[in-house]
Amino acid sequence: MSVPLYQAKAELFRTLGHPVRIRVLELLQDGPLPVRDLLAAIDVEASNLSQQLAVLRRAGMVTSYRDGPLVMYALSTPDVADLLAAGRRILGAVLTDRDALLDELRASGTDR
Amino acid sequence: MSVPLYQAKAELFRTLGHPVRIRVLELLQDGPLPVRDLLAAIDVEASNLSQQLAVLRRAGMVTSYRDGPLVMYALSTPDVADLLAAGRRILGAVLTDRDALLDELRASGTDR
DNA sequence: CATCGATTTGAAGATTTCTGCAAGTGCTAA
DNA sequence: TTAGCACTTGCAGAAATCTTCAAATCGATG
Repeated sequence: MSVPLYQAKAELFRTLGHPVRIRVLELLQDGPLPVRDLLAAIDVEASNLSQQLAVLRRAGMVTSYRDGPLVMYALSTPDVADLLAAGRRILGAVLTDRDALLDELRASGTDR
Repeated sequence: MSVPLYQAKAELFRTLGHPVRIRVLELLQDGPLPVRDLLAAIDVEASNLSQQLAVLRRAGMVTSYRDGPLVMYALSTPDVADLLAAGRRILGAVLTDRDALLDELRASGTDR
């Protein structure tokens, strides 16, 4: 199987591996937003947000265009929203498993 | 909204952001496998594979158990397979968009 | 008990990613 | 054309991640 394929998949996921980038994508699920609004919602420095937007742009997950004085961002494909949804599901599954394990550990005595 | 939630989501995706880890998860989709087999399939050093398996374990995406002389690994939840599938879909969407863009660029003349 | 195959752990150096600051570009309005 | 938002870019230092080597563990076997 093609090695670069795994590389591409890994890069895709790595692109999502940052809290600010995740937030941006979630905010864009409901439609395009100007940087100004993202900035107001996320609590990060403007230059930092811009860097993260550049990462998302390079990965092809968002597109941007200028609207008068504002720069607007939008998801490049609605599939991105699906991926986020899948992520939420897994997170739920993994966290419950983990909690279940924790409970089990607690129940089996304090030591060993 | 809770800040740690975005953190958790980002960590989940970051866990997938490595070619070896992606391959491991894909190989485990069809059922548990011993490290020995993963090693034969992936072409990476044993200690490196072990490090990556540890990352997946800490993230709660796989579980392991010993079977005689071998250590077996398995997906901790089938939801993981869904996430990989979603990733494949997006990758397809993003790459076609990108190719379409490339084609467009090519069609519009060799220079700018 | 000494060893061997299978796997994990620890640690260090190399590489990548993150963050914030200073400076720069693009538009709009006075 | 000067001024002022709205963003982006270039960087440098800090922090996190990767990769590999050497050493340690765990079972099974001679």
